[in-house]
Amino acid sequence: MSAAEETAGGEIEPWDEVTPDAARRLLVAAVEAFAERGYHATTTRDIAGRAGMSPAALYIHYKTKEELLHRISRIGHDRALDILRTAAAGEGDATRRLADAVSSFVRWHAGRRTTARVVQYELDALGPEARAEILDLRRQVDAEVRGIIEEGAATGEFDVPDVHGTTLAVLSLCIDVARWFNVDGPRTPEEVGALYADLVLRMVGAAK
Amino acid sequence: MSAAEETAGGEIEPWDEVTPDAARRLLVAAVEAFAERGYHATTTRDIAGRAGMSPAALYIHYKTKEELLHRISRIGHDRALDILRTAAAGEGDATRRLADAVSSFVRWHAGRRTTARVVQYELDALGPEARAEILDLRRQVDAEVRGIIEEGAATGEFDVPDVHGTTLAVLSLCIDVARWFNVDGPRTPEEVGALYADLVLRMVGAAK
DNA sequence: AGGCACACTAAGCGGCCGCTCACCTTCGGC
DNA sequence: GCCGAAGGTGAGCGGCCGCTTAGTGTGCCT
Repeated sequence: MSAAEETAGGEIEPWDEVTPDAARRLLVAAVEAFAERGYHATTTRDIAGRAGMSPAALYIHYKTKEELLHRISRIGHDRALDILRTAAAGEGDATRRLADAVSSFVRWHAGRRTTARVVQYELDALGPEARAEILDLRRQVDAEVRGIIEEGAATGEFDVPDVHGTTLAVLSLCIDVARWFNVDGPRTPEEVGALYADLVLRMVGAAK
Repeated sequence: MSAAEETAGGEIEPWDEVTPDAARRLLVAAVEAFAERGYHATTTRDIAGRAGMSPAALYIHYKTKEELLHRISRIGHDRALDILRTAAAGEGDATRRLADAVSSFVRWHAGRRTTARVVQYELDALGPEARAEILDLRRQVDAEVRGIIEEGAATGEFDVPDVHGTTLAVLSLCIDVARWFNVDGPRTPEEVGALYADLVLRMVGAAK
């Protein structure tokens, strides 16, 4: 298994852009620890221990604990943005592309809940510069979804009185999946994605 | 102002069930600190300092820092449940009562964002017994919303293929308001409440 | 074989953490 | 006027925190 890691939650995490191997192991360990206990409650000794290394080893690959969070957050936001861009640039009308965007975005938040939780809920733990960088990515995420909704409203496919507010609500709905989704629960990521795509189409007044 | 406190965020917080006065001041300080920085990143010295007291004063009124969080979480959940029960037991058909429930629940999460943030996002910091107690309250919250949706589906007012999933989504949408709502932003809690009530009625397929 | 860059560890430093304790004030009841 | 209860403080304890440093093992280049 060279390009993927099986984590405790049973998710497949492709962190292959992180090298060398020890740096990736530390980063995967940090994702799990941050997701379980939160950034501030996680100690560098815990991260190193999960990666099977001594506490000092962390500082060979990362300057600080915050840099670890920054790298995780950056990679996660890049991935989330990539998912939305792929759906937004796909084939079909606005209805089809909005449904694709929501279902794939939700599948990521549910299937990779561990990563998504860190990415979406630990933003405040970053310093000012890192936070500003991530907030810029979030604005791009917002713009992708808003673009599809605006287009559907323009063509008459959708009935949306408040484009900005509806965009906010759609993203909020998807992101919050990372908070409540339970891997051992009754629903698969695919089922939640399909349900949410249907609910969002209702929200924008798309014809069934 | 004996029954309400004006906090830094400009919100009115009625913590009058907490006595004596010093205990209430400490609790309000803890709510602000937990909301801003998170439970684990908040120190007891910070809480006491905000309340204008020495660090040791906290332990006259609360056994531990966790007891403070427990009290906040309990009071907040009681209030949230009260809001939903009032709306669910109100007059009108299911459409009217669901709109009331969503708009008042959202107004609380937006207008009392500081409290709601702590209540909704710091659950994991509680110990097993306290968490179990809070989870029981959350099940009651879920039951109230599900009850309205089930009734609307039974009378034919709503078109809801998946009652449990839709309930989950409606609550998720409302709760996440506490994460993104900005007091200095362009929308008032009332506006968000009205927007969300409309979006939720669309989600359940209620006639306009 | 020698040298040296690299990855890693054991030990520990300074500092802040949650929390405690000995002591001090204020105040109502008799 | 005395007392005990209640509410407060300053100092500090034991411990864990993020992070550093000195030293060790390993493998590649010459």
